[in-house]
Amino acid sequence: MDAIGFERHDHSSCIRAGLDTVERACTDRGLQLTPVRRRVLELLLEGHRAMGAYEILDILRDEGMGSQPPVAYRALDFLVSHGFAHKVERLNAFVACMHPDQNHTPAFLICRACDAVAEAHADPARGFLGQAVRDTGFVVEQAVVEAVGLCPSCAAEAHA
Amino acid sequence: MDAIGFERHDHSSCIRAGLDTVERACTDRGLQLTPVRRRVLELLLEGHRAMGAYEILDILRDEGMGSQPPVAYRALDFLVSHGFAHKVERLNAFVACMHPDQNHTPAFLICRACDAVAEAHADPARGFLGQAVRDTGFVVEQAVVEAVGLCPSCAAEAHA
DNA sequence: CTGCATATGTTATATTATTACATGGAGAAG
DNA sequence: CTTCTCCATGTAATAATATAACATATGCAG
Repeated sequence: MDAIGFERHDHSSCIRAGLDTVERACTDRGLQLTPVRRRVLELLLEGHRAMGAYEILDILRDEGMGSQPPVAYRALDFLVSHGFAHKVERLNAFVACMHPDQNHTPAFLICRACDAVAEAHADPARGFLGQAVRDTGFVVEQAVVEAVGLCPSCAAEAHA
Repeated sequence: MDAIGFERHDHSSCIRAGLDTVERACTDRGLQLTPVRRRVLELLLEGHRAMGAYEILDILRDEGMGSQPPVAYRALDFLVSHGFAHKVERLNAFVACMHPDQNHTPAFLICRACDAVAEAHADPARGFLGQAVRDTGFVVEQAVVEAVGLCPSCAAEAHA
């Protein structure tokens, strides 16, 4: 388990790495990473935060890449459905996935003060859902954890 | 940990029990369980599933209890903010809480075939978020787990 | 009675998301 | 080379979800 999002890091290299990983995954799986899809992913990686569909659409429009909601939603659906991005339901917003090449149950840490979002991941096999779920007979296909609280820097300020 | 939602049970008694519990909690905490709030809770308990705000509003309107969105949203906000109901973000819908008197991290099991929702709960103390989260220094105030899959009866059908 | 806090009623609007249908391009089948 | 089909895109219209802002009650404390 690891978490990326709050600690400092070389941002431009993480954007490149993210794009590279997804490009490779698309080639491997025969998926088309079209210009719009690629640009949307890049925006999410650059933003390094949860972005709304309309926020993305505004940028696409400015860049002449389409101006109607479905353009953004379709690109986002593509990214989400192939695991290259996630939707943070709590915020109705989207984030690039930080480990697009592994199967995982994302856990989002959402700062209620600054809206930063970090992605950790929980291992379903380690039973974070517990015995009770298995007892119900429910077949879990996909799960997300969304936690709201304070990121380290906002928590520090709150103490001040 | 337990889960309520898929197994058969005495429905009318669970509605009564839910209302009773919340009534007591309101008395204890000096909260007003007004007619609208009470009726909305009752609808959620009766429905025993995730219901949309506008679905609830339609019923309230038919019953002459207010016809504009804020009426429903305010009642739902009251219930959610005091832990008597939860919002299932994935569905933009609300469910009555099955254990309104305990602090808990709800885990929703959402059937993608029939939309039934069961509420289990995960124990944050048992570390379902894992060490990584503690390592980030993020202060979790509240968390939910939303799992999508197949409920027992839909899973049985799928096998058939 | 006055003032305050809380809840409700109502209008309008903001935000998020989808439906439906037309257009275009790339590769396979003929 | 053409036609067909699949997939992606463009666009208009609208649906579904949610909130802002302001007016009106109602209960209770001073």
